[in-house]
Amino acid sequence: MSGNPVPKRSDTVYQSLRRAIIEQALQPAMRLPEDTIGEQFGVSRTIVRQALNRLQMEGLVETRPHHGAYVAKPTLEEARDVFETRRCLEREVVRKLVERVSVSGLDALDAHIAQEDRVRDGPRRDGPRSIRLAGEFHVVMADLTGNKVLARYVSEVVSRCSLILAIYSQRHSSDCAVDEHRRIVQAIRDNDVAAAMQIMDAHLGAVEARAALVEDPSPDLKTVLNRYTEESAR
Amino acid sequence: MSGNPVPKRSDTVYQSLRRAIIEQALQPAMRLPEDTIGEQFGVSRTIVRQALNRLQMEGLVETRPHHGAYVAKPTLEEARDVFETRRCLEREVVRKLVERVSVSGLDALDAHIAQEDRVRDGPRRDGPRSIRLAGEFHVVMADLTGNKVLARYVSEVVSRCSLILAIYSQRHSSDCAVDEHRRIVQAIRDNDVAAAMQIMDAHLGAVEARAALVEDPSPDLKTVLNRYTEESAR
DNA sequence: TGGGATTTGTTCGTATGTATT
DNA sequence: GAATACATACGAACAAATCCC
Repeated sequence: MSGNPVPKRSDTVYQSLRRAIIEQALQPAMRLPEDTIGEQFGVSRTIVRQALNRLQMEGLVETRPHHGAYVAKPTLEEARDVFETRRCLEREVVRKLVERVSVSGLDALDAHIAQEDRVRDGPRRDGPRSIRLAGEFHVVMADLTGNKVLARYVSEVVSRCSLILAIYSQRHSSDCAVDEHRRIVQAIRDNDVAAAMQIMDAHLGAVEARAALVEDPSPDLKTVLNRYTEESAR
Repeated sequence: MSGNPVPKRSDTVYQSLRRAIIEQALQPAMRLPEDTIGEQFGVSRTIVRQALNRLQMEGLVETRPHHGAYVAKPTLEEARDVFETRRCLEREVVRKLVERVSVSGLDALDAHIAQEDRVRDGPRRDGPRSIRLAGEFHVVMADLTGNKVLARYVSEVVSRCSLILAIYSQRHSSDCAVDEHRRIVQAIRDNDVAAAMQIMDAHLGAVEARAALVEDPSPDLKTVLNRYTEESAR
């Protein structure tokens, strides 16, 4: 009856796959056969399918009937939708935090930024870990609002943004991001709603701009062919 | 390869259950055994479970390990979170629509409102159909933005709001709601962002107020006991 | 064009855990 | 308090569909 005594077998698979996708270990459009994954994790296909279904609803994987699951490969349009929705949600997060964040909440944010700094100054500054931490900062902020629904949505769009950046951006260059995180926290600490929202918007705009600069790098041969098959099928 | 030639077996079950919950045919906290549902729909438990999993992620169904699925019964706190997030999302919807809605889009909204009128003036003015239509108006608006992510989130919170109203409000009294819908569309047609957002906020505020008036009607015996068992487990 | 290999979709039987008598 | 009833959790096998050769 307590919180979660049994983490559920599928949760482990889910989280592992999620991290692997976000950290770009599993690249977009890569196939995810149930057998292979199940064999790797030592679980049955039933478990794997549960994890894949969850990831599909989050937009991190896509499936085609009788074709199985792939790592999602968002189009530029989908990417724009995700970023737009993310800005909308995070504005609300900032607004709420300025209103009612606790001291311990601000401490948690500081601690997270410190961690980002440590990783940034470490051996691999733009490594997978750095990518994940940059996203998690926003998730921590959303959690601090106390609004579970809002936090879940933010977590989702942040994940998808990581995937999008994995496709459309060569380097993450998270250096400036950490500093922007710091400035956001400062504005919240100063109870300055306008500044906090403005910085957050600029921050997300910068992230989106990084993505928009580069057109789809991997040639869309497969996608193009698919489009043609679809048209001939009509 | 075309859009969706095979609607998938679980989709049928999913949509039926979803409608049944939203229209309050299946009441909150009601048990949803896989066997019974599968027998009713003539499908196996596997299919039912897929549908239930989807509903769970949408917040319409809750499950406890080895205990199965229930119709969700949101607490007042969860209800507040849902409403707050909904206001945030729908402000964005209105903002986008004023910016770039098409004529045919406005026509679609008018048509929907006309349908709401017909049902309202029909035999059962506050019936299940009226409840569903009131929610679907907002989903249609979100779809018209063209932002798929935003539309999915709006659809989700609207569903959950219907469930919340089913618990915390005796009568839906959707009369005023239809008129407010009309005023929102008018403001969008006039390209008046401020007015549209203000009306939308007031509209959602009114809906929320209807819910907040009534404390949980069904005695919380079960919930209370659960809380105590949880505390003793700590 | 057709056959085989591979992968998913589904069913059903067994085991496990919970709640009740 | 123990045993029983019941529903889910999981897994193995079968069936269907797709793609490649």
